[in-house]
Amino acid sequence: MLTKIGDKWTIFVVLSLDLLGGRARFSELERAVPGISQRMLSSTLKNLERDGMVIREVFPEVPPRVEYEMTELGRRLLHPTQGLVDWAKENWEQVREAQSRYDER
Amino acid sequence: MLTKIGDKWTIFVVLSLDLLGGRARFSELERAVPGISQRMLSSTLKNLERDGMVIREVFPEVPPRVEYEMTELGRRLLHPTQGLVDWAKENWEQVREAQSRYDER
DNA sequence: CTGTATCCCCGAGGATACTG
DNA sequence: CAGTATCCTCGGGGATACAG
Repeated sequence: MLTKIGDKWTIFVVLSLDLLGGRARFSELERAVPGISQRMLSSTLKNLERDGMVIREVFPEVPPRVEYEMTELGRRLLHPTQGLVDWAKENWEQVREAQSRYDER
Repeated sequence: MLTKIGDKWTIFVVLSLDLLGGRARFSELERAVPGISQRMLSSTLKNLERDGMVIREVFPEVPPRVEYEMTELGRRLLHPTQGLVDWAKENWEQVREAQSRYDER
């Protein structure tokens, strides 16, 4: 469970989707999450959809358009996730210093 | 950074160490974290020590005794981590249901 | 545009045995 | 007791090409 959140991209996708207003199409997310591949974005979204965190909506147009929208359940994940991000921001520097000290020995 | 927390064991070790009063020896942690191997406990603790989250203290006795103590920095990680655990507890059921619905199609 | 299919590599991590 | 050393497997995930 926590392992799912801990995979490489889920947190970034969730946060990006939120930043984009809770709703975005595939290509927007692709641009919003630097470094993610189509393969991993697709896979991550599929998992989020399966877990009920995101709803996938297909518009039968040409060219195709697909939008992803966060559900209430997904939005609830935002707070603990943001807590983690904040923690990282606030303590990153101290961690780096600890690592430097450790590595010098 | 978040990737480190996201690895398989860090969260469990941190939470267990807290449950054990913020200080415990290797074998206590081994028992407190079901399923972890010596190899992974050792490696996880080494990373936590390097990051300044934990202090390793060796007692020159026979048989050897080593104790690990959470630092203030480590303790600060507890809150966001606990937030994640709480989230999981509260929403686990809904996620399972969403998965069932998804898998039926 | 929104994916899927393939191929491939690397490292996380399990099992087991050994050591100071 | 508290690890380290070795071996080995498995799957996450990158790169690239292709498809509807």
